[in-house]
Amino acid sequence: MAGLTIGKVAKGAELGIETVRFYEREGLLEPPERTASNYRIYSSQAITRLRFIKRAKTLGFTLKEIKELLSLRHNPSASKSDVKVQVEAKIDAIKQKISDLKNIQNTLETLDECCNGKGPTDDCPILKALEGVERLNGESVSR
Amino acid sequence: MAGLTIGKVAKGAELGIETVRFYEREGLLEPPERTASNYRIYSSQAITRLRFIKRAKTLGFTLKEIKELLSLRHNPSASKSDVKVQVEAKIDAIKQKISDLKNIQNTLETLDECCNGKGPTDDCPILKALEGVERLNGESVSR
DNA sequence: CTTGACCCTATAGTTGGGTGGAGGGTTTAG
DNA sequence: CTAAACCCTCCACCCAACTATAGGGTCAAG
Repeated sequence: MAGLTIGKVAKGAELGIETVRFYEREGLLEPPERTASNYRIYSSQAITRLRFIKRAKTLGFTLKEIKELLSLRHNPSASKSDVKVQVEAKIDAIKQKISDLKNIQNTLETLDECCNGKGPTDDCPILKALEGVERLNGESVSR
Repeated sequence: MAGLTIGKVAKGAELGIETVRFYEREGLLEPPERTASNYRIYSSQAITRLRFIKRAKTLGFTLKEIKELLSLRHNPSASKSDVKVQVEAKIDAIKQKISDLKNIQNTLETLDECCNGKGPTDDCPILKALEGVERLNGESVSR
């Protein structure tokens, strides 16, 4: 039997079998070929795609957004310029995320340098800064 | 009446009033002072904190994780080195997120340069690359 | 001194993203 | 040829994170 069964792809992407079928129902994963006995048969590409989905999820994208990212290709009714607009919007959203993450990272690093391992946390004045993180960045109007 | 009512903080943080009360119940926001008539009264710090929560959520942190981030301060029973360990773990998680986002960004930018606004999407060979994004990075074993 | 815009608690309902089981067929190692 | 380990569909259920509703009190403008 050539190709991968659903159990193999699920294991390869570190997801549950049910989750893989769920993503198929939700349109995130193309319905694969079936064997004569109705088993799903995948190529290794499917694992790639599932891992992408998994990673994008930890980055704060919803399944709907991930679906949009993935469907930037094979949309015959869209022109290249439509895609371009969408891609650029996604890039902007990602840049904003990176910038937000960097701000949090900077604050945590300051915190880390300040607290060099002795005494109770109360002593560290930088800890308070955590709550003021957003003053450091450009508060853009994202969703 | 000095201080902000819940309606003001909610508006200031672009959240619903119910969400603010929900965060209080969940321990993400300190229970504020109350007026004689039992109204919650906040300082502007509360808006700061709520905006931090909101932003962290779009970056893929769960409320539980955000609670941990916020409680890295004022935890009298923890020593500085405990906090240091936690802070460094958070920094690592954030670095991973940034790296993942940059990979996706790079792919999208390649895509964007390739498709310069004419013809159907099928013509663009780079579009296929989207599915192969994770081959570009170091596939670390994150959650 | 009322009326409309607030606020309170308590609790139920919703949405997104899965997870698990029933009931049944298939494949493969021994 | 059979038993373990898969696979299938359908459907009910779960958790996180809200969101709304009922039922009632408060406050300030006119």
